[in-house]
Amino acid sequence: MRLVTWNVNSLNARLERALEWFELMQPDVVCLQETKLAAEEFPHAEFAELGYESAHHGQGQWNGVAIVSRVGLDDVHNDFGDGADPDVDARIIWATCGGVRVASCYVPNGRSLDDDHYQYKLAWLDRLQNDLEANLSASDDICVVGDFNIAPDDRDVWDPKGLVGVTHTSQSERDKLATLKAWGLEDVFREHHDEAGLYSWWDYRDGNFHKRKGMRIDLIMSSASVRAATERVFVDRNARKGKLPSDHAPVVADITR
DNA sequence: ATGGTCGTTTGACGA
Repeated sequence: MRLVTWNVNSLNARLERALEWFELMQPDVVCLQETKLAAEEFPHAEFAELGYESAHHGQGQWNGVAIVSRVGLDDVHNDFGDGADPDVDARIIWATCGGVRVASCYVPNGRSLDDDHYQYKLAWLDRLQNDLEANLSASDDICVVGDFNIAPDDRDVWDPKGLVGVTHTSQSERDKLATLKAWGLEDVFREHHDEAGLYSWWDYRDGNFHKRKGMRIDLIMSSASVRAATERVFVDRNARKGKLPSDHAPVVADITR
């Protein structure tokens, strides 16, 4: 199974490139973030023409997450399952694909450490953690993937000395990833690559992509059984090149499932 | 040099 997470930064703006990428890379499960589409606007038919089912939790001009699969798409669930008030945004969708319980997540950005949105980000991650603990076992086949808006450690940012006390690198955010890890979900990319400077997002401004100024914030958090079955993980930088790219590149995992 | 670019949109705001 080839499983992918990709923040497309508007599926409307990216549909042609996304479909071309599907045909080229032949993924089995693709978790999309920032569709920026209302529920009824999702291009299910275009993906169906390529042989994929799709499920979308849409909002409108912001956010929006989806799972596109050609290995089954069962037990779809939008949002959190804790019975509390729905999230104010469309940021998480679950489905079972090829026997793996998959979540596509768009974790809040946080904006700045003194912004209310940062507290929302931390609370959102707590809610994800509670959902896992309530509804799943770490011994299950699980992939919680998406744009986490957190760089796990200093290898994952272009300027670790400059990017201190800001969102994406703060200790409180990294602690949430540590809690996920303690429960049983780990960043599978780091089981296959040790080096610094491998990123998944680059700001559009000032040619940052070409200057190799980015961050690795798109993560595949896998349970132990899936990690053991993962043969390779890579960032497809080619998808960040050329005309009208997303500011994120897809992260791809090949799993013997 | 305190901006720079895209996306949503048609005036800003979010990332």
